[in-house]
Amino acid sequence: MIITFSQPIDLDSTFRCGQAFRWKFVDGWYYGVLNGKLIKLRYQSYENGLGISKGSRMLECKYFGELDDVRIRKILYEYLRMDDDYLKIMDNIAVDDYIKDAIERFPGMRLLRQDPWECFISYLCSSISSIPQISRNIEALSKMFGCELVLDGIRTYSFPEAAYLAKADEMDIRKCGVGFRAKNISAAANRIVADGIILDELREWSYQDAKCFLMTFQGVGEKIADCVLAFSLDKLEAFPVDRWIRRAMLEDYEKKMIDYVGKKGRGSKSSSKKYSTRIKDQDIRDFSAEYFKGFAAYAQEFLFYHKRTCPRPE
DNA sequence: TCCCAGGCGAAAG
DNA sequence: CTTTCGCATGGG
Repeated sequence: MIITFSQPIDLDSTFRCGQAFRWKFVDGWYYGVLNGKLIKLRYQSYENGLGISKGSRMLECKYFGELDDVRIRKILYEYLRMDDDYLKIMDNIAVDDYIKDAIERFPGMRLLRQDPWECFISYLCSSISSIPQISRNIEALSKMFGCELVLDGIRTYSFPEAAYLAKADEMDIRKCGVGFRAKNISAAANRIVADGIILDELREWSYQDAKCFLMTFQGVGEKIADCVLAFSLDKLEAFPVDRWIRRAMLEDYEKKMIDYVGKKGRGSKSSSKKYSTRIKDQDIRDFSAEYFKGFAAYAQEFLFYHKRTCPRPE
């Protein structure tokens, strides 16, 4: 089926920028799992077979199961955040040449509205790991504890519900290559089940309340909480600060951040010493939420992928 | 063999 | 309050 959206969508950057870990590119199609079903996507190809129109707003898609076109479109619409006014958000965050470069490099890159539970576990696996390793971890957990899914000869597995991970042996979770993070995964699954926690309900909470709640889980600090909030819980003011983003912000925004911190008057208590120009992660988060006008999550995605794929230091 | 990777939390200064 | 260190695993 063909689905047409009224807003820009670039599949390559959206699926490869590092926010989601399970999209696989095979023979011109992106395969992924949405709502527990396997789906494949590509740009609408022309009848003459002369190729695929990258940047098109028309997607060709095939979904496993008997859902009608309207329902499938709704699933994609929500996942791709087509309810956001993309161009308005780009206007709001394109406030200087650095981020303008990033935006112009990846036109149509969307923030995704992922499943909070899978997103939560994915980023629980992220601490001092690597993106390929996180992908392998999530794939292994799905293969061991999820359900088999097949579409047009491609086989994968759904991400296991909390109940399945809760009753799993921690040693089996460890066999998925997650290392010391296994006990955090197991503890999170058990608590989610025991307390009947529905992570989707955090969408109705304030950013700060939801963040504090997420950080009560073992292994979840500021950064991982912000990732879950930005990539699955609609908190666009979240600005996950990892080592890449910290480096990027210090390289490109140091002066503005120092001005911001100074104006906020944080460095002036017991200030007999000369002003410490040490920028803290919290300063980066606060600055970005304000500077990018509440759309820091989008800005983070562009700056992160831009920095990761453009190692040229000036 | 050594170093690093989307951090976190406990311990020490 | 800030800095330091261990943590499992796998790839380069």
